[in-house]
Amino acid sequence: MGRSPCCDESGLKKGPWTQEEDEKLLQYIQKNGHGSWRTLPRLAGLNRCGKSCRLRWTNYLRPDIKRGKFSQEEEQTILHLHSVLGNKWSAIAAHLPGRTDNEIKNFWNTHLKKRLIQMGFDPMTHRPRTDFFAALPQLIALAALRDQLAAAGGTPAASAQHLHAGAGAAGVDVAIQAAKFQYLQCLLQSAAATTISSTAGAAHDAEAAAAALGGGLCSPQGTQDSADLMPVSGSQLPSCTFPEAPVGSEEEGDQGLSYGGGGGGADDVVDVFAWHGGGGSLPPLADLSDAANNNNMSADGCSATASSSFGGAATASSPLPCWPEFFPDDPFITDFL
DNA sequence: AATGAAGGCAACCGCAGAAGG
DNA sequence: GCCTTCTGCGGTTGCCTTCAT
Repeated sequence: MGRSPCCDESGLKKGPWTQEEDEKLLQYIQKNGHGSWRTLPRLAGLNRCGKSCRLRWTNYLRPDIKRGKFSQEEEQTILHLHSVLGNKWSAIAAHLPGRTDNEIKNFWNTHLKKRLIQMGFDPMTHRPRTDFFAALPQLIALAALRDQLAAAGGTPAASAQHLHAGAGAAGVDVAIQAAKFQYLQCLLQSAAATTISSTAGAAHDAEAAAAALGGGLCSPQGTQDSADLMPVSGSQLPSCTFPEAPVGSEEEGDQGLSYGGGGGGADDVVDVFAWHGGGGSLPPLADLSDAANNNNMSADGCSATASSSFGGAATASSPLPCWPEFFPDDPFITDFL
């Protein structure tokens, strides 16, 4: 136990590595292997502590390190593994050949974590944030929306009936609008319910959860490690994923989230998330229009089934958490908001 | 063009577990 | 079983670059 004293020694250089130091370390390790990190600096002629050398080697000089932006698959893998393992960066890195735990950690903190927060998810639990103030903007927007629609068309049912009065192609459009309206009603109700729901799941034990998991983790399509990923049962952790957009791409900021990822086409309104086993009460927004056209929607408009692009994994019984902010570019949402 | 803010990343710090004496 | 040393990990910091004003 106890801290290594190596870094307490005075006179050892700190800070950024020079090219000369890199070459010394690289040459020594290539010739002799790192052996004992503690003795390595002296043997290699470096005025650094062993810890610093190890870090430099593992995070930068190692020949198998992959540089550059994270791919879509890597991003998805990180998300999924983080939902299971939590901040076990080394464990996550083990599933991403060529990536270091430090790199993944930085990527998480600077990109994925922020995006999850922006989307209303708790980055630690991967669940929709349940604190009231986090959900307040959604509640306000939805409440305003409800009032606006109520003022314009009376009750949702009346609005729907009124809208259904049309005939032919126009009637179909109206039916879709009615279905959408009902869906938003459902959103509002769910939002209110969510804010007062328990936060008991917020502090789950990642290791215990991982051990207990037995179902199918929503893994990225084609990810070579997907078979190794810890599975998530339907009753355990939900995990969310981002749409298939280039990570850190220039378009990212402008386009925000894209929809119908995985080649789902324009009709796949939400392939944005694969929500496995969450306890939410909302249906996915996906295929709402189809559902309306096919009369598959239940009376409350919240029973439509989902279509997911995640390896074809059925999510019919896996309600998605749907918030308007998840779909900023969706015409359906922008039409209303 | 200058300046401040924000983002991104490399590196450090300190804790905890494993290993060995 | 206890103590010391070593290694690995996760959190945090600080510097550099980019962007916005």
